[in-house]
Amino acid sequence: MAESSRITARNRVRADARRNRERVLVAARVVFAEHGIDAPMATVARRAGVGVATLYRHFPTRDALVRGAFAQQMETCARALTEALAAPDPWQGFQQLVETVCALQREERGFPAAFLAAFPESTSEHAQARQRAERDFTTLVRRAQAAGALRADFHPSDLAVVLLAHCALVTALPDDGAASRRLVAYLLQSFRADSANRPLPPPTALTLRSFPIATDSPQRRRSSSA
Amino acid sequence: MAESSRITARNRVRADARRNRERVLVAARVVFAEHGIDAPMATVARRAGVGVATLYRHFPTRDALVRGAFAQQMETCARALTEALAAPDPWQGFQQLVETVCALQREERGFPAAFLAAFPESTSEHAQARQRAERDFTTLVRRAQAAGALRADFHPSDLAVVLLAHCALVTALPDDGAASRRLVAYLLQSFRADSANRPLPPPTALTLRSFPIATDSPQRRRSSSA
DNA sequence: GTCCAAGCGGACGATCGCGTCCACTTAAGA
DNA sequence: TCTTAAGTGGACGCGATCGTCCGCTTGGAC
Repeated sequence: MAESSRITARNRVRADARRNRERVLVAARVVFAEHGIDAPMATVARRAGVGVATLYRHFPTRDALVRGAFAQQMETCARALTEALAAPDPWQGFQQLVETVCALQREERGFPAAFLAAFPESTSEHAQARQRAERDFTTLVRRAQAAGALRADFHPSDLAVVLLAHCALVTALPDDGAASRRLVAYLLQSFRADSANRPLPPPTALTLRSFPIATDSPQRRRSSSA
Repeated sequence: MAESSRITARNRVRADARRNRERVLVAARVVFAEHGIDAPMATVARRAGVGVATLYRHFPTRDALVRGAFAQQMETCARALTEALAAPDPWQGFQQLVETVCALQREERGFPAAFLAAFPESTSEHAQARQRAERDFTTLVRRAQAAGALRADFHPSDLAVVLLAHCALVTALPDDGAASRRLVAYLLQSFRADSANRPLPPPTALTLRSFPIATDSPQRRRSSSA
């Protein structure tokens, strides 16, 4: 208590510094959404209305910036997992989890790449969080399988497959999310033990031609060349 | 006849030029496989043992190089579609087609991105080929649905969804293809009208952590930083 | 109001990829 | 063998991005 309210020598952070840090985070989300996480650092700085040095002081590496920008989304993912575990019906929990994470990837452009980028990190703190997430998800899977709702041969690693594939889809397409919803629905259906035919969301208007990809790799926005 | 065997003024192509062109194509496939299609042109040139100028003369743009390097694979795709149409069982044809294209994407690293990159192109020649491919695939889908094997709500555009998602998967993972096979199997299963539970290929050993992705976008190889 | 260190911004040198230009080499017809 | 134009290679200029350095500004304690 005293610790958090007292202004100590260590605790002094100038108001403008804190404000700038926040501005940078907001700008980063916007810029990453528009140009992908490879966008020049200078662009983020300009957008935030600060100098490059300021940006680099707060976030020494691009990685730190990405992590900072999407910390909130990562938090949401973690919460979704907790809620899924707490759900009375494990299949409901499972389905909800996949859909929540995918929806997040879909809505916050730039997040998908960041989401994936966050995982190889081996900070002891992060490693711990990741291990816990993996353990929890495995528990969820086992429960859903025990309930006879999730197919027995589903493997926890399949989540990685799904998320990676889905990530690419939403990053590559400046879409309303139709493709994403379509893919998720297909996959969730084949994950069900009974694999009943449930209605799918409407098909996308996509043609192969409609990909906004030229020479660039699919992960890149091409807003600059448009 | 005479036209093809006769050496005309227009036809003269020096032997070394032809040889270099071929070397460049081979080098391009190797380099693109290793570093992605964003790899520096100079790297391709060095690998081919030719100068940059030579490379640029044969392929004025990166796009032309990519197209040239993977022309054979595109050809294979086209043939697969033709064969699928000719198959007695339309579902067999459909399945075969998806698996062939995905296998191709899986085996020839760098091809997936190239494959997608090839489509937005609007050369009249290419546009025609593409239109035909779309028409043929739609026919195949209708037949498979009429046979009661493919679910009625499958839409031809779903192919684009599948290929894009799959493309990202194989590009991002320096994998033995387990993830790719897994995804394809899941999807094909949910494409079946009956959605019977058939055995899946074995699960991958993947963890979220195992993605070879740092700050880079998932499409990038990171061999340089390894 | 005064002071000073935390904070700031932008200039700068370094690095990298691109695509062109030009002087040299060589295949191949006569 | 001679000729010549197609073919070649690498140096070069350009532009983008990176990350640092340094002199100026300003919050906030006293």
